Amino acid sequence: MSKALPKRSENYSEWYNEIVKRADLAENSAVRGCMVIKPYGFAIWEKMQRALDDMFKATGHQNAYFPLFVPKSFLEKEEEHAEGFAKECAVVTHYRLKSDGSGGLEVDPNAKLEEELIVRPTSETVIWNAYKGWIQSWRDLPILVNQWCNVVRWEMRTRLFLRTAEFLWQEGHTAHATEEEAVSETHQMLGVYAEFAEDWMSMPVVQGIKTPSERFAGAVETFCIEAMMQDGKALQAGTSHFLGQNFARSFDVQFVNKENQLEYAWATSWGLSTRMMGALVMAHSDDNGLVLPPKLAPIQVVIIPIYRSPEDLATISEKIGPIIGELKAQGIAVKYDDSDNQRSGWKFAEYELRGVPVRLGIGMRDLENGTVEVARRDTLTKESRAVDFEKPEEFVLGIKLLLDEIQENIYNKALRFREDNTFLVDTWDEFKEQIEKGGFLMAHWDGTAETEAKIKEETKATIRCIPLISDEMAGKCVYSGKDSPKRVLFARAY
RNA sequence: CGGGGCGUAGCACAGCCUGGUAGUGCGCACGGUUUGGGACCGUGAGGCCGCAAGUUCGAAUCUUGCCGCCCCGACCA
Repeated sequence: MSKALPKRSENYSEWYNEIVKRADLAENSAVRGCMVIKPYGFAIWEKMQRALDDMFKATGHQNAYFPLFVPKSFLEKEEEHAEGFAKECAVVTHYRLKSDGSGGLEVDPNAKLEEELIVRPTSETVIWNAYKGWIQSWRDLPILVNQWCNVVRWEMRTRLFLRTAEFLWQEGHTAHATEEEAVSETHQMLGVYAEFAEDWMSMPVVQGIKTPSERFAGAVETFCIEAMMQDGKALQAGTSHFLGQNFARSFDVQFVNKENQLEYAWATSWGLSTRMMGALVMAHSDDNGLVLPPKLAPIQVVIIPIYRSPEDLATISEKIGPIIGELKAQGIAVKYDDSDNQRSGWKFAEYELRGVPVRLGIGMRDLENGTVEVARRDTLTKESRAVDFEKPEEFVLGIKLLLDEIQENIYNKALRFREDNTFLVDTWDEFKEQIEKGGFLMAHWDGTAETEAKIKEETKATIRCIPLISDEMAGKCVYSGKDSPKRVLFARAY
């Protein structure tokens, strides 16, 4: 195995694949299109889950679990929804195998299911089928439920984390008595996603509305957060849908309102997936490997002893005991790597590859001088810091502040990158030229699906969203020259 | 589903054209010298050469079929 990663600037997609594998996040499995998430990668996902789950709970949601299998008849009920997902469904047709007589197994033709089961690509239908039994009165509302699970979408072409046939996610499904409340829920959860992306992943996002062509199948309105990757492409990082009464109608979920009239319930759904792992890699990492925001790093501080003899190691291990204790007391995830099968230089490179935000190097010289070498992953700089090995509180406080600083620094770096690569574009020639260079293009659009499709056909750029926050004035469509109320965000996307 | 590439040790690959003892590097095990940015020396273990059929005295190598994976496109989060 070669030591150096492919260069980000030379082959971005190979660079991405190599980081995912070499940083031990995930690998391709024997099953086509499905990945194995390795312990280190899963530890990051668990941190994401924890952060999001806490935010869901804080906004009044509860977790539940619904079946993996969706009867075909359920999926059929909402027409647009059915049409949207039909092309990518895995279908269970039998419930038994039998011996084929030569040591193998074959599907038992006598065990055909009366009704095929779809492996869920999303759970609106099963959940709304269940909600029918939960909702009678306005007093039963709202229902604010989330589930953490896997889903299957049979993709033609897959990439680790970014697009896999099976992936992990959370899907929130809420039911409300009024349209206003459901709309407000949709916005609230979009806000939660944006906050998660920015505060935890240090990844700035644009919040916006999807155009009808990019809308979730069955939704009235789809909201999204879009992030810019380091190659200038956009990545949809989370979606929140206002479903109107579409699913309530399809599954006949009516309730009695305060005026004693029957009314269909209002719905939302929102999801965020392991795709975020891919976003995390592509937002911050460099040619030395992964760069993790401290808040999501499974190991926030790694301590590497530098020694010659076992006696030196024993001395160092004893001396740094209080530092490790104080780091843990401050809630910092610390790893002391005293393994003797690799040398310190190897460990430096390895923890850099894995994106550990802060590395402490301690050798005999440090013990004499009362110092520790502090290296930060985001800037690849290092400095010698004074420490009282007996009373390390002050030193550890400094490390804690450093972690905060790194969290903020990589956010600012990503934000600056996005700003430097976001362009106001007013002519079609400019558009065509700039899209080749990458980045976000803010341009006027006449609001028609025809223009949107033409632009996609000619440039592969899609409207990522109509940004919610915008002080743009009206103008003329960059393609058709017709009137446009405001600029929309164009980009090539993952 | 089209176009390209690849299946040989845990990993990365050579060998195949021109059939004849299965190799190299990394990793692994043991021993020694080392240790402030991916150490070195020695010894050793590890292979149904993707699967199947065929040609041949003999197949990793030639022929046919199958399977799988990766990359690039169309579809999608």
